[in-house]
Amino acid sequence: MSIQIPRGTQDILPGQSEIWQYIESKARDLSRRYQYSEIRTPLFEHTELFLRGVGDTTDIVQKEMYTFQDRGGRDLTLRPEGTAPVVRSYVENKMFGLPNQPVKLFYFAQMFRYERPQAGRYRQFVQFGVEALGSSDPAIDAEVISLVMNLYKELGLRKIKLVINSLGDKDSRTAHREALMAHFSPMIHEFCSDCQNRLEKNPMRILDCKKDREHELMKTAPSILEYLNNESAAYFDKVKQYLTDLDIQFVVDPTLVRGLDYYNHTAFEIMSDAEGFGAITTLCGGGRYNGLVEELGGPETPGIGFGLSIERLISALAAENITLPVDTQLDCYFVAMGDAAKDYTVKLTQALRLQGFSADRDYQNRKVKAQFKAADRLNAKFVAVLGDDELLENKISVKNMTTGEQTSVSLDSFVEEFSRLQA
RNA sequence: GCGAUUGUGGCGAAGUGGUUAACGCAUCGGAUUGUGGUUCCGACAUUCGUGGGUUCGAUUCCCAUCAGUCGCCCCA
Repeated sequence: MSIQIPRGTQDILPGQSEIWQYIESKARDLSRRYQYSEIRTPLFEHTELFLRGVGDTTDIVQKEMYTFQDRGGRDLTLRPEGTAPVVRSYVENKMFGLPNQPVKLFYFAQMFRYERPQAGRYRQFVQFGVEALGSSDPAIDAEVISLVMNLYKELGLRKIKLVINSLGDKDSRTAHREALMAHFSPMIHEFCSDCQNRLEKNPMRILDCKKDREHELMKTAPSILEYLNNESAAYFDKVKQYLTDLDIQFVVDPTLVRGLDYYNHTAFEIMSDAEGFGAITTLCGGGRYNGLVEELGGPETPGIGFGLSIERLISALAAENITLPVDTQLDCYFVAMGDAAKDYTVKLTQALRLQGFSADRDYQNRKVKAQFKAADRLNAKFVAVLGDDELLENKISVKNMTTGEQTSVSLDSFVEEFSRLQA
C-alpha cells in the first residue's frame, strides 16, 4: 500500500488553501491595526522549556508532547503551544530592554500534540496567537480580548461567546485551592475517578465535571471569586469595565480554569454556540501569565496573550454557513488549434501574465470543445481563440464568457486590446 | 490513555460465501473536421484499506493491523 499521511495531520489543498490565506491576511491586517508585530520562533525547542513554562503536571507535558533526541543527544520537543517559546525569545533577545513596552507580538505557527484525533482536534494544527509583554494595565487585557473578538467578527462569526474569569494572583489562587481541597476531601470517594485524580492535581477542575454535577458539594463549593484579594478583585473589575466600554459582551464563569500552569488573573475562552458544532467548542483560549518571564530567566515581567486554532475557526465558519470571499477567477484562457497557433499562445499567455493578468492555456492537447469546457470550469472571464484563420489575418478572437460576445482584435496589439476589454 | 462506529473506481453509493462487482456525479471521446455551461451515445475497478485465518471457493465469515469519523479525558 502507498504511504499515507501521518495520523491526525491533514493536507490543505487548493480550494481550502485560499480560505487559509484569507484568514491569515485578515489576522495580519488586524495585528497591524493593533500594532502587534510578527515573531517567528523555531518549530522545536529544548524540552526543558515546556517542562518549566507549561508545567510538568499538565496533560500537555505528561502525555501530549512530541519529544525526541537529536544526533547530538539534545532533548527537543515540537512546540505544543506558543507562549513559552515567545517568552523564551523575549528573554533571550532581551526584549525587556526595548524602549517601547509592552512588546506586542503575534504569530502564526504549527503546534503539535500527541492526542487521539477527533472533531476539531489534530496532532498538527495551526495557531494564531498574540502576546503582550511588559504591561500590567488591565486595559491591555481588554485590548488583547478585543483583538480576537474583532477578528471573529470581521470574518463573520456571530454565534460566539466570550467567557472570562479571574484566577487571581498567587496568594488568591493558593488560598482557593486549599479551600477546595478542604471542601471536597471528606467526600471525595463519592465522586468519579476523574474527580478523585483532580483533587490533588487541579481541584478547580472538579467544578467542571459533567458526571458529578448534581452532587450537593458542587453547589456549596467555594468560588475563586470569593478568594480574590483586594488587588486581584480590583484588577478583574477594571478588565470587565474596559470590556463593557468596548461593547464586548461576556459572561463570568468562576469555574473557568485553563489547562496550563502559568495563568493567573484574567483567563478567558471563546466558544462557538453554533448548532451542529462538535463536542469541542473552544475556539480560543488565553489569559494573563505574570511570572512566566521570571520563571524562564527574565526580569519580573507581566504578560497576557491568547492562542486560537485556525482549524476550529474554519469549522465554526462552516457551522454558521459563512463563505469567505475568496477570488480564484481567471482573466483569460487561450484556446488554440493547429501547431502554429498553439506555439503562438505560449508567448501570448506570458505576455498577459507579465501585464498582471491571470492567464492559462491548454496543455492536454484537447479538442476545441474540451478547451472551452476547461475555460468554463476555470471560471475564465475571457477566452482568446487562435487558429489558422486568425493567424493568417494576424488577428485573434476574444470572447467574453459572461455575455458570449466575441470580438476580433489585431495580434500585434493584443495585450493593449485585452486590457481595454477588461476595463 | 479509554470506548463506539466505518473503510468498495477521482467523488458519492448499492451489493453477494461461488465464476461478468449495480447506479449516480466527475473525467475523456463521439454526434457537431474551429467555440462553454443543455441533450444523446460510448469509454472508464483483473478489484472491494492492509496482512493473516476458515473454506473447494471470500469483497462478503473470523482475527490482527492501519486509517477515517464520533464520544470520554483534556484542550486550540
